[in-house]
Amino acid sequence: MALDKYFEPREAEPEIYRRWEESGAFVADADSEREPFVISMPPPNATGTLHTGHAVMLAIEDLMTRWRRMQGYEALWLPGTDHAAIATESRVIGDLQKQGMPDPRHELGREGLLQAIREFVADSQDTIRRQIRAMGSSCDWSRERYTMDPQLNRVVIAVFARMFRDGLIYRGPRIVNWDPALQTTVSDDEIDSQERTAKFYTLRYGPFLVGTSRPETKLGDTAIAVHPDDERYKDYVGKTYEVPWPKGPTITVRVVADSKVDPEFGTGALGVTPAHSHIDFEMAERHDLPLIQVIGEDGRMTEAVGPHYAGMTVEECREAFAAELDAAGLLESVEDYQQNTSICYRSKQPIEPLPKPQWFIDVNKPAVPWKGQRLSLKQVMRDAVASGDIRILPEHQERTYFHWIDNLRDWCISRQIWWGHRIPVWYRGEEEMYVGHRPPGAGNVDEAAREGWEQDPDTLDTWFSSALWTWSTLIDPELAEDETLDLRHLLADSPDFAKFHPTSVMETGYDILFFWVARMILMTTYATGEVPFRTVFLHGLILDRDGHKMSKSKPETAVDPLEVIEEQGADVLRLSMLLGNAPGVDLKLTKERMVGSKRLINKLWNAAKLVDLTLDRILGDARAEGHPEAPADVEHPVNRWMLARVRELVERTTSRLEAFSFGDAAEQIRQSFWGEFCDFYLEAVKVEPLASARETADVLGYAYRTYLALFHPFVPFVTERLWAELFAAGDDEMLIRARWPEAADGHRYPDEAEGVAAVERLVQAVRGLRVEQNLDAGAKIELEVRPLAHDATLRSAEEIVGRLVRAESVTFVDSDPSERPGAAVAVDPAFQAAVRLGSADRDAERQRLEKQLADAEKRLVGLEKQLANENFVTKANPNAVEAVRKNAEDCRATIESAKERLAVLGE
RNA sequence: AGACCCGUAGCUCAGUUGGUUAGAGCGCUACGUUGACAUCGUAGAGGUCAGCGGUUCGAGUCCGCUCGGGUCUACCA
Repeated sequence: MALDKYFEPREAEPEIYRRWEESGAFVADADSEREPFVISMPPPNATGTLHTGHAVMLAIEDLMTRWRRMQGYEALWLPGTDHAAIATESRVIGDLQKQGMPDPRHELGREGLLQAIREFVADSQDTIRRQIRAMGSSCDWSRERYTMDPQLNRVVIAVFARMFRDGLIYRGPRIVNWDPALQTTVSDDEIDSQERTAKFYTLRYGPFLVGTSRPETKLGDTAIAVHPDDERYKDYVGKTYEVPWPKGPTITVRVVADSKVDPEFGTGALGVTPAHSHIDFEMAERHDLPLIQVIGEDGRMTEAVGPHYAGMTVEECREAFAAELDAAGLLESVEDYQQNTSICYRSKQPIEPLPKPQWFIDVNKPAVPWKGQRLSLKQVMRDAVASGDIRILPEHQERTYFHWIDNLRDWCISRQIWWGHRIPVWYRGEEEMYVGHRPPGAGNVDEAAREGWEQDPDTLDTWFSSALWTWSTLIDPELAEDETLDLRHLLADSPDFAKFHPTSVMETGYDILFFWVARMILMTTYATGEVPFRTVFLHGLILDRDGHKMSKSKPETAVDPLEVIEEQGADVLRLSMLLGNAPGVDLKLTKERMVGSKRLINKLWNAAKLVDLTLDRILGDARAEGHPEAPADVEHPVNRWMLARVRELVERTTSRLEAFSFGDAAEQIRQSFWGEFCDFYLEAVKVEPLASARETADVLGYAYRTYLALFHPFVPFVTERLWAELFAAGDDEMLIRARWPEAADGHRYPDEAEGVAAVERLVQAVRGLRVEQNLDAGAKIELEVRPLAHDATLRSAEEIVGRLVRAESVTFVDSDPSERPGAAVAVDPAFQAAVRLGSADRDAERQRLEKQLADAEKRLVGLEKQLANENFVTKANPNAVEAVRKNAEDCRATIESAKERLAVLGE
């Protein structure tokens, strides 16, 4: 059969994917005896389209999954999507507004808006699914999950209820990060800080001078805080003052001593506003201070500030109050200063800290049974990584993880939006509260409403449900319909959970280590008693050529993965993201990078054509279909060498993959394939005696087949296609199901490996001579070789050397060919080689020799110095010393030979 | 402010527990189409490993400091 001139990914890839999927190769078997290898795909948001972050995630996870599947693991890669509460709701609301509906929440109502969101999600899920397929992802679509699937909802509520019973979930007034624009709380992690210039006001405040950038909050102060050691204020601590604010309320403040106060900053005295500052709230708890809310959810001042200021926006009030203070002579100074303001990472609007009743997860309560103790969630999270149960790569991220845990506060899990898992709590009046899967009483909504029950309007933080992802996806959907089963039984009776949890690797970007990875550890250890995964592999960010994170706001530098797939194929995109990939290392994805990948794929294709022709030529009609097995033993040194190289490559590649060094693994295969297989072996098999040896067909077929298998997890499409073309595999013998190569026992051949290395050096040396002597590239040369080692191997490669250096003749001699004056000579520990120079350019040869001599002498000086150093000889590793000795010897030989040569030339 | 990462060839990056002459791809230069491949081949140029100091027989590699770049966290009334 003849291969096409080029591989056409656009036509080939979808067809290949279809064959994989229809063959059932992606589907994992929970009943199998094989050891499982499991990856839960980080669920893309059900809103958008595939970006480079998804692409690198898919490339790496598919690589691991294919490789482990080929190794014989029961590989499960479970795909899915996330409902992405805030992102999705604000996207749909935005779309509706653009279509002319100014306030969709009001116009559609809760159920109407949810319906609109559901329709939008269904649509974009299809898009995401198509795009995941286009990447070549070998994930198990039969197990696809969505965070809002019924059995996942069921689990979310079950976990909430259990945590509530265990006292790990509580409701309390807390300062939350309120976004007045989105009318919702946002978590600490959803806040960005933005530097801006603000005014810093210093006010007369009772007997003190107090600095603030937010005078309007002073209307709600309940204390003044100073540092306990601050001599200036020592006498004031404990006293209470009445402070009448102009046109505002008279506030009562107590002076408290708190070590959180920096005596160096401002005046060293600060007004404490417990209702509108996290740090002040904590102080208020320590000193038991009252809390006055002066800013409302709408971002306007409340009634508490009196009729003059009430109803103003925060900014208006700041101006107005400052003006009144100034008029009353209470404003000491106003200066500009740089301030970091918290803004919501989604709405980009300022965050307003407010007190609100919210649901929290208590991370400090020792209520979790873990390894025979009762620990807090925080302690369990720490132990899971510190004990080595979970390994984080790159390792240094473990330190970041611990640092984060140490600073972790209770996790606010309620959100004032509609899209998401609604908090499963019902209230009746102020007193009664009910937590459960169904409404209280008869279990239906209307009935409960008639009895006066009202469900909490809030929904759960998206990360609450995604924190369960590694195992909520493994719950049997039919079991989940049985509401009499508790969480323990749901887990125990789900075959997928038994077989596939804990998962093997969690692969994701380091930017969501805290958002997601840490919370999976928290939730999973609590709910299942198991860790969610054994290894966390954090990939780097994909950067544009300027080293910035790619973003849609800069389309000129961004690479659109879908465009690359369309134009060049998924293999090119994948390889570009995998070559050079290392844990946690950011990757610049550029056009140049993709050129390199494209060329490698092209080389793979072209080599296949030659392999195909050669196999036909040697075997003719005897060429059998199927996959060439490893030949037991072969005779020719070059064939032995090839088998030895393949053997070593298999070992290197496998160990690199086991170490998660994906880029390194790809590089190993590339170097061996291009440098050893293509540039040397494929040239060697063009000449006799290899060209017609039966054993060459065995080695060639086996070697190429091995390269295809090693490359397959990186570039699955083109390798699958070539596998079919060369080895005529049926659907049940596709490469995706082939065995991962193993290092064959017999293929060691150390002598031939060294001998052929000498052949390669000989070829390179002679090629160098050609260039240095300015020999016409077309000229045929006469080469004389005197082997000093590996005699048989060098002689066996006579024809090969002749072809590779374009020699008219290659003659093996017994005497030193360097004694002939009319020749250029190369020396090596294994050989001396001379090229007859018809009309020799002796000056060039002399120059070359002198340079060689100088280099060798310089090097010898260094080596001898090292050997003369007694400390080195006695203390250093004996192997290192021996290596230096050997090296010095070679140097001396080179020097001697060059000197002799120069003498001959001088005659 | 604190923590962490990075600084190696023109560009993008490797460099495994310290050990001979620091590597690869792209780019560049010269030459070359001999039936897989010009999306190719051969050869070559190009690096005081950011700087300073230390440990060591020996440092790109370990330690300290300085400079430069980045990320995260906390934020200061």
